[in-house]
Amino acid sequence: MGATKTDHFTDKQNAIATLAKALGHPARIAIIEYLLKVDTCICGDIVNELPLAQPTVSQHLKELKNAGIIKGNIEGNAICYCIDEKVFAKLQSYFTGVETKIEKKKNNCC
Amino acid sequence: MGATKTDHFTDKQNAIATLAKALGHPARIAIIEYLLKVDTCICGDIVNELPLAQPTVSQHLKELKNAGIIKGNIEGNAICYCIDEKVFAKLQSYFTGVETKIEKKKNNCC
DNA sequence: AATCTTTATCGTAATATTGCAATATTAAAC
DNA sequence: GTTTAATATTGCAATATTACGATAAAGATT
Repeated sequence: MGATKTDHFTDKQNAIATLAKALGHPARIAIIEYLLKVDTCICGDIVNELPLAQPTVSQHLKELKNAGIIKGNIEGNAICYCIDEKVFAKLQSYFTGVETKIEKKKNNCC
Repeated sequence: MGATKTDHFTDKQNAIATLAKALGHPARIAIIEYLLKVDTCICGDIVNELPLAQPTVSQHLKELKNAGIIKGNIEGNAICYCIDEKVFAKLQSYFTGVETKIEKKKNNCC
């Protein structure tokens, strides 16, 4: 096969997995970190920053956009990409929740 | 091609991407959540909990183990899997850092 | 309007992932 | 030692991802 069986899992599980998957590539992590670094959310500079060809970067940007992690505004003939805050808040709260549960558990086996 | 160009990115970027990628599947999120839910970190019940065949679950467990997210102790003829706390602490601190940077930025464009 | 700039899309090759049946492995139980 | 139970591994088919050259699309510039 090769297709993920998303319908057997909860919406929340699928949502977190989708976000994690979108961040599961170093180029996409690099894009996020670049967007965090620059003050103005400039666009096509991303292509110059990354060691990848323009169509490849465009594809990674599309995936981040599909996952809702970034959004793009058309600005003349350029495009201004920036991070969608809500999504990272969601991720942070998810992982904080995991941490809390781990701490409560007092791992007494492994 | 099809192979990720990991050598062009920083170790930290690759490390986060690897963790995110390992969590980028609903079955693996479900495994983590199951391990958080049960008190004793029991093992083969995971197969019964998931809507996937035993070899498939075994493969997902292997990927989580390779990424360092879970670890397994042999316990007789069964195996006790449990979460590696350090990794989630790393993820949480990464996303908290991202959040902090986002808040400092005062998005004035998109 | 012709051209330049910027970004997206198409087409395609290489590789990776997902999923499972069949089989192997390993240790307990008898 | 043979059977049983729990996991892992192998082999394979279907699909997805990664990467890039070529090309298209859309607004800016001349």
